[in-house]
Amino acid sequence: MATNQVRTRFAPSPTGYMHVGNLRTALYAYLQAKHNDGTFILRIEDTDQGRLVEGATDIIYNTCRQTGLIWDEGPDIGGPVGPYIQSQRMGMFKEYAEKLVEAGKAYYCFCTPERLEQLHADQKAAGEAVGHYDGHCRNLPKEEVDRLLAAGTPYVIRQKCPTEGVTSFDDLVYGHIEVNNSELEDQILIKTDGMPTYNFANVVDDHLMGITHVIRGSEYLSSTPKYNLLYQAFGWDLPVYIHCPPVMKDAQNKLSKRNGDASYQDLVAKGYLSQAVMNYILLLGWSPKGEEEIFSLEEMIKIWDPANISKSPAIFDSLKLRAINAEYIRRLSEEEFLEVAKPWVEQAVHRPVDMALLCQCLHNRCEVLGEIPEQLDFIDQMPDYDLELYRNKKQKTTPESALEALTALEEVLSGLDSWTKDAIFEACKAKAEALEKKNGWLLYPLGIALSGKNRTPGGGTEIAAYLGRELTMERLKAALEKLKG
RNA sequence: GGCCCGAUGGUCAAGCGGUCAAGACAUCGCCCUUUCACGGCGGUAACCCGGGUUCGAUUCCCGGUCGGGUCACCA
Repeated sequence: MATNQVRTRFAPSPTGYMHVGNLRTALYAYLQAKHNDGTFILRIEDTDQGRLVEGATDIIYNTCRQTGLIWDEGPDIGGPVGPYIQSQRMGMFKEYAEKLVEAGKAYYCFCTPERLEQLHADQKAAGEAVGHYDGHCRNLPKEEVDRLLAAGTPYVIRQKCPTEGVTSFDDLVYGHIEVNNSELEDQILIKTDGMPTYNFANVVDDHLMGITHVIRGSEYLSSTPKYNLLYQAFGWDLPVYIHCPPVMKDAQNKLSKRNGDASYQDLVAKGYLSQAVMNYILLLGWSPKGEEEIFSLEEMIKIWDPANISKSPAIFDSLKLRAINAEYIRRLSEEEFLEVAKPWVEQAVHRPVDMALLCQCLHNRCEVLGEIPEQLDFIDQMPDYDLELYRNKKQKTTPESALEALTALEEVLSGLDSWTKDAIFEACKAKAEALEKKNGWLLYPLGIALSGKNRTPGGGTEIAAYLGRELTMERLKAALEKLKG
């Protein structure tokens, strides 16, 4: 593999849904690679068999594909540093840990779980900080270690961390961070079963895969010193760290996987456009230089700069997502909108209507595709409505004036040759002029008569046009009956 | 609790010693208009608190408060 090339990875655990926080991390990792003409790698970290969820890996694949985060190396397509599924890499980690033992940077620990438990209990009783291993096996004589090993005593391998001094690292987002080594624990590298812990596997894999920029959530900030100590113990080059602030549900809680709209697939199922979701996620904790905030993936790659990642947690705002989604919908061409909207329209409408015209009317009135059926509920079935709906101050209409207007309209429309939006409107307009009334006086009641609602996609003449002549006249007559009481 | 990180309108955020403190979303008003939208124009609304440093702090330093993260043979 070429040196000096930027290599980033997205390394999710297949433990369920992909929520927007994960997706954002993937996006940032992708952008960091692509902005630098680098390589984006997908690695599946499936070593926790207990938490594996059936189908979760496919969700990861599908989500990345749908959102355009195409990986250059990964489980399905391979690459020079595979395998890319962590469970298939298990064999090698122990050797690496043993190298560290030889170098004096790690050691065998024969402490039993019982002793550890007792240790913690004692620490607690003494009012000490609970949790840190006491280094019991840290300086065991070599003969003793050999004897225990030969006897087949169960053991783990622990990292030998310095107990004094300071370990520091630099993060692209958070800057220079220092931690007292006394805070560090001799963490376990290899478990009793011979398998690596996540932290250890992660460091070794990242190095072996040539990862140059580690992009992950800020929850890893406090374990990063231990990662660095590991890199140093091996004599490996440190990656650049880019830690991202968490995505919050509200001021107190992180976004929870289980809560509906947090997951990518749920958002799409609700009628959010993939690109809109990505665009919103981009802006959640990152800001562009200028005022523009709508970007295609290609544009994101161009303008990406990790220095603009914010340090503070960001609350997921579904209202803003809506607004961005609406913006994307509006930017669709008529044809494109028809294509994405049609399935949603067909959910609600089972009558023959002018689909093209209906979608035209819908286009600017739809922020999320999922709300289309609700907007069109009047088409199949005329709802019950209150005659007071005909009263509108601004249009100067009342149930009484509506009777007058609809009577006139019935006459106009029944004599109309061409049933098109323009023809209908022109005819109505002419009638309004003849009656010396404003268009609204005549047409506002038409919309009510045809839909039973005062908020509809399109005005009276447009509804008439897409409903068709027959249904329009039928509803007009029904409305007249209703008005006459 | 120890350690780490953070704090600008309701939300996302720009800012990086001197600004009338950007912008977007939301909200309110007006215009356009066959409803509702779209679009256009305008308004309301913010630097967590206390000390320093400085001629001058939103910006730098210290303390506090609040919030988040982390302290596993989980990942």
